[in-house]
Amino acid sequence: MIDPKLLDDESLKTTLAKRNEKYAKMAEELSLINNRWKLLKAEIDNLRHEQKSRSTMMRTLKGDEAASLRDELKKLSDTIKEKSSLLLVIENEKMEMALHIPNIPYADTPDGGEENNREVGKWGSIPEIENPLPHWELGEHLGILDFDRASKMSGSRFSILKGAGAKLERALINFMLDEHTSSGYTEMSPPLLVKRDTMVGTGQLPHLEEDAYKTSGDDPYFLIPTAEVVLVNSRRDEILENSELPVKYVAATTCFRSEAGSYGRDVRGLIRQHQFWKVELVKITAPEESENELIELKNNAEGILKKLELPFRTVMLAKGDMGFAAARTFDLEVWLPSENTYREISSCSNCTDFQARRTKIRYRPNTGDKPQLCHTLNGSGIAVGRTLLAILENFQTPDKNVVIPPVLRPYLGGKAMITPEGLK
RNA sequence: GGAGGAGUGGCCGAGCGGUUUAAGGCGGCGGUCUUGAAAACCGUUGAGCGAAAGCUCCGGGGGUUCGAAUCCCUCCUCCUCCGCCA
Repeated sequence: MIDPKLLDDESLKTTLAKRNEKYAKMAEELSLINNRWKLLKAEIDNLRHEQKSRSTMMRTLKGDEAASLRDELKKLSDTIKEKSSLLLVIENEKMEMALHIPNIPYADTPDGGEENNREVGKWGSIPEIENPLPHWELGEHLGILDFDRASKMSGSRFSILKGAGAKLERALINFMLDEHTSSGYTEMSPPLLVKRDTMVGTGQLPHLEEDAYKTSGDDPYFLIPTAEVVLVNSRRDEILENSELPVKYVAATTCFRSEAGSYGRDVRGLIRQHQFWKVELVKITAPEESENELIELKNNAEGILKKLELPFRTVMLAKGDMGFAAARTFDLEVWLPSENTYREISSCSNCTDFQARRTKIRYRPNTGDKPQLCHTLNGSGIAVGRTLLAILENFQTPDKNVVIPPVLRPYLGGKAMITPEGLK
């Protein structure tokens, strides 16, 4: 949620328009609604004041006097009720509008859409592989990936990892968690099913309703699309001690996404699944620290790719390509030989106070100070399924085996190679 | 799934229709005393909206009433017992 106090700021509207024209209009409307709300609120406050001060007199009055005052106060009370219900309508309208406006991007993020994303870093050398196999062919050849049997049970966009494939996934999760906990992140194992307000808190709802899975019934559970949802919301409605900042969490969880609107895209292989493992990093920081913390978080994510010896590049997203809650985002894109291009494997964002305002996560800069909103950051550290497929493709050998990156070998009983016969 | 009990400020806890403008304690902060500290004593001590006056907030929502922390309905959360269960 954006700061309602900034609603009349022209530069805010200009920046929002760079995401999409419609958001500037929404901000304009919200500002009008907000002013209507303030006026009515003040009016009701005054009426209530009158009601309070006069109703204390009721205690001492008797007989006719009491009866006539009661009649008067009854009218006052009815007026207040009437106006309050109108205020409630406006308030809901205001909330509904506010929840649909995205965060304000930092001014130094590139203008435009995806095509204007700015490359800010590049690492590793692209492997020279003759006729690289796509990971699904390689995986099926090695007997570690099975899409057919998965779709028999669950339909498209599901997979079974088998034997060395399943072990490799587990090794990756453990490796990433070990790396991040040694960088000072606290490991968490959170719920994967959450209530609606939790999804609203981090900004997945209401605008991405159709991409979320939920259980049936009047009070459904939502399946988390990312651990960011739970890691951030876990501190909802809290006032943190300054000494506790920055809060740094890491969790490996399954993530669930319906991928509505991406029909026909990445239908083959592990790239876009309805269910996937992701190691997620979340930070809660003081406002003035968030930009530096974002760089560090991005470096933590990059560290995983470097240790795994996977070539990648880093891009700063343009305003039109950023997620709803983000004010700045770095995407890490790993090299995929079969596609001869870089593909997203991590997205690291500074959400500034956008999620903190929705979730009321605050801190006290010094003892006695007023609480202030924190900044929240999140980033994949990193997507496990995509890492697995990147390893298969980048480390494939001419005889269709896969070399295991050295850093993972301790997690795989010291084995160095995946072959059709298993780990060797 | 069945039967009970409970949710009040940072924490504990009183209040059960109108001096609650939420007692009291603990903790925190400031002070007196002290070489310093402890103890003792005194003072102070939440959040949101608003330019201010003021208004709102006793788990959430709704209702009764001139007036609700207090009465009623409903939902949520936690606890205890029984049943079932990885």
